[in-house]
Amino acid sequence: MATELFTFLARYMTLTDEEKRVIIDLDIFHSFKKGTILLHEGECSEASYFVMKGCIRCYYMIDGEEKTTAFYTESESHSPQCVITKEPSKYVVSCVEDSILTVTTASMEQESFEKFPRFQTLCRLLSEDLLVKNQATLDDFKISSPEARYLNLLRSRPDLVQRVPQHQLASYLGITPQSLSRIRKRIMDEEKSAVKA
Amino acid sequence: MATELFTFLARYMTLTDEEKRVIIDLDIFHSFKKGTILLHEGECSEASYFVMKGCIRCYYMIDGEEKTTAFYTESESHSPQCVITKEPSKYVVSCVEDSILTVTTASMEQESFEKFPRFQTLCRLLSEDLLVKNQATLDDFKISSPEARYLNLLRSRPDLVQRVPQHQLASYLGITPQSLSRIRKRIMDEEKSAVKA
DNA sequence: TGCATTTCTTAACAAAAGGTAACGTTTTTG
DNA sequence: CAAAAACGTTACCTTTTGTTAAGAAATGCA
Repeated sequence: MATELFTFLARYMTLTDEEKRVIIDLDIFHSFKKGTILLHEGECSEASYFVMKGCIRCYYMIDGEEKTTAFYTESESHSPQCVITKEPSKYVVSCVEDSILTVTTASMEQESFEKFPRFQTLCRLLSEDLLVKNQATLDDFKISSPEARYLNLLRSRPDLVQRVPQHQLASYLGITPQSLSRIRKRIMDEEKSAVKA
Repeated sequence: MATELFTFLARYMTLTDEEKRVIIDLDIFHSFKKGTILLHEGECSEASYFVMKGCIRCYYMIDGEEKTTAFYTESESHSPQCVITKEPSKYVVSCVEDSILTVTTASMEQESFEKFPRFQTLCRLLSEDLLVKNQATLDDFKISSPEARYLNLLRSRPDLVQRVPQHQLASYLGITPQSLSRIRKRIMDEEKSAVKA
């Protein structure tokens, strides 16, 4: 069951069987139905998530509209802002699909650091990696047009374009659903002309 | 001399005099002239930076144009992508002003972790914090218009708008210098009307 | 100081994105 | 199963941004 998690962690360090056992014994694997809200706006939860299977989404409610800013799918993890800052969450986290997630808290982390100091190294490496990825995404956002960002997403996360509603993808790309629809049409038309020529 | 650094680190943990001494003995404080390039495109440096005084900038060279994506000023730090990924850097890091920086390498970090395990906790906390800040910046980018982003920057980093060339600020905001110029004019005009009314 | 470069602004036009609304389709759900 | 809600696309018009170009202002350097 925990294969996805241990394969992921192996990117950073090889865990002993004992260490794996400690993780499994934490009883952190949980199933959630599509639409389940994991974190409400204003809530100050302690839970962080790792996606074993499924997809979770972060969105802000702005003037009654959902503004989606992040998706996490298989082998991706997310520590909500409020877990780090201890302030009420500005955004909502919900399940886009039926999902199996690991749910961990800061205190569980702390305990595991004391039992196995290497876990802290693991967390540091993971955190540094996520920061670099996030920075690269932000950079890309600044230097690319909406169309370029969509094309880039098609290359880098083709599954996402399939499994997620278009209007959620749109705000994830920083545009309106109508704009995304136009961009898709534009690309299709250009492909058609390209094939002809 | 190291006051700025220790004030910053105190946000995360109180260091003992001995620990501070270890840091000072690393001899990590260096001065750089305005325009100095700290990291070239394609280079695979090991150095991370903390700004004691001055300002450094990250930019990509795209079609012969500089696309600025980040500024770091007093008490901000930056680990270039290449330090984490060990791959050639896709961007340049240079000094916008004469600057005093701390320059540290992964191996220096490693050594300090061994002498003082608490340093690793410090780095983990710092990294988690940076990730949350970066995520918030990215979210804000997705849900805000260029004008809203500029107004937001005026509030959150008013110094930056003063000390940095407009055309560098523009790409930092994800727009062209001409667009930024128009936005500034628009805001000025609106302020004038507001005062009249 | 004076010349060259860089920087900032403005203008005019083209391209793209936002807002509003309508319409057909799909998905939920009672 | 049928009504309701949600979703994706298209159209029209407005607003904003990109592009190209030019000129004024500031800056750097010899």
